[in-house]
Amino acid sequence: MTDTARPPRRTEIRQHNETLILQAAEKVFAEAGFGGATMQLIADMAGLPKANLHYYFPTKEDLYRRVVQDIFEIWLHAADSMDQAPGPIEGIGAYIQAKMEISRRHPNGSKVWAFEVMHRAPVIQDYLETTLRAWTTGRVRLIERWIAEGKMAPVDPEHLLYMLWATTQHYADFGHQIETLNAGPLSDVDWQKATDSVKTMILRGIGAL
Amino acid sequence: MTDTARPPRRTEIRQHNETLILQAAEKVFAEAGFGGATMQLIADMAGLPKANLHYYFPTKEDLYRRVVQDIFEIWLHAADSMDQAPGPIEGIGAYIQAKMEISRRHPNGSKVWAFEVMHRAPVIQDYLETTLRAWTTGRVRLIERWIAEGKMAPVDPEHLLYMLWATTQHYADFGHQIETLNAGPLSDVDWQKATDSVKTMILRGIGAL
DNA sequence: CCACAGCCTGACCAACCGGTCAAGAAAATT
DNA sequence: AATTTTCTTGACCGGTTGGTCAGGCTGTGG
Repeated sequence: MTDTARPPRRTEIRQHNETLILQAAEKVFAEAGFGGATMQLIADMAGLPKANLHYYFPTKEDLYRRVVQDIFEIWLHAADSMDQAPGPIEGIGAYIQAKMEISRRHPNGSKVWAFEVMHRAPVIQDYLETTLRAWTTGRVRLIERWIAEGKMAPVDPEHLLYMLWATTQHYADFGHQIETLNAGPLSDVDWQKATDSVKTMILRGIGAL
Repeated sequence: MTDTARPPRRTEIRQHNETLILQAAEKVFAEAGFGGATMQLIADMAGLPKANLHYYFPTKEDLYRRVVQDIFEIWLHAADSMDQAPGPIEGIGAYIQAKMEISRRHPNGSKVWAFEVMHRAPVIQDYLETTLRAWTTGRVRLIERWIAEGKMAPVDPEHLLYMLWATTQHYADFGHQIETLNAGPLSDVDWQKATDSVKTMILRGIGAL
């Protein structure tokens, strides 16, 4: 492209403030849910006047929608590693690794997703029915192929996926409970142990080890 | 005891109305979170005027607290089956069975618990630090004993517990997502398959099968 | 220099929220 | 039957919420 500082300064300001707002919104929505979150609190956390939020995101729902959509994108990319793997040990192992890292780095995103789904997905129902369903169907086929090739035990692919989602996301969604039982935040070593435990138990559970 | 209607007689009316309110509250809190729930909505769902709610439960927080506490009780009793089991196959198998049945029968309770924990447990933090921690320590010891007796592989007991909680509760908390992918509510057979899948994968995962 | 479009914001508003209260109806107790 | 306790409820209140808007600010193109 021929862009040496091409994009107008305007858009930079917009980009910057939108990012600022989205980061604050993710945190507030995660900690209070849609109903409990207030535009004022998000504005304070972003360091902007409330009216400014409504300049970039006309309504609270618009802002919330953007937060959920952004998270959904991250989820989807996490599975790329699973695709071009020779078998379940590498494929599912890498998927667990990726999802555990997301749970650690984007715990708020995971929580907003959980809130949204528990709320019966009023905002992203169409995504569930189209994108997520298509994604799921693809991975079910992949797992069925691995089973047919004798690379793992004949488990129900869908329930395996649910187990993968549940277990990895639990470390984000229920992080507070885990930290309380652990008497403090998880260290690097703790996260490594958690990831290894999950990998070992699940891979052995599907007969791949 | 010598109590023929001795203690502060809890009238039938009170009992009946409290139950009515608690059922409605559980549903509304689960679907909207604490912040999103309104006393008016709970009142409408219970078929009572709002002022009547405040007669039985002075504040919204009091009502919420009761809902969370009631759920906590159900959680705790679910593990009784685990205790007097000879080994992990019976003990953990029975625990999975019990928790899956709770997920099916009390999905809203599970969601309220999830909301509360994601919210950093402002209401039940003390329960986490006392009751839940004590409970967890006890089961960790039990699992360690089974490992020492060679009845299962040397997995990390805490991460096993997290996996059990995550996987079973996922069917309640993310029930909407599962139903969407399943193109409809889970039937008796579906639930049986889910329970069997979870049991098989986890028990094989810990080397008990 | 001007003009214009994008950006910013204090002040404001209607709607709604949790919670109160007084006055009465219904039960229970004597 | 009298009295005390429990239960019921419409009307009301102060505070907060999402959202609006007029007017000021700022950087860019001409």
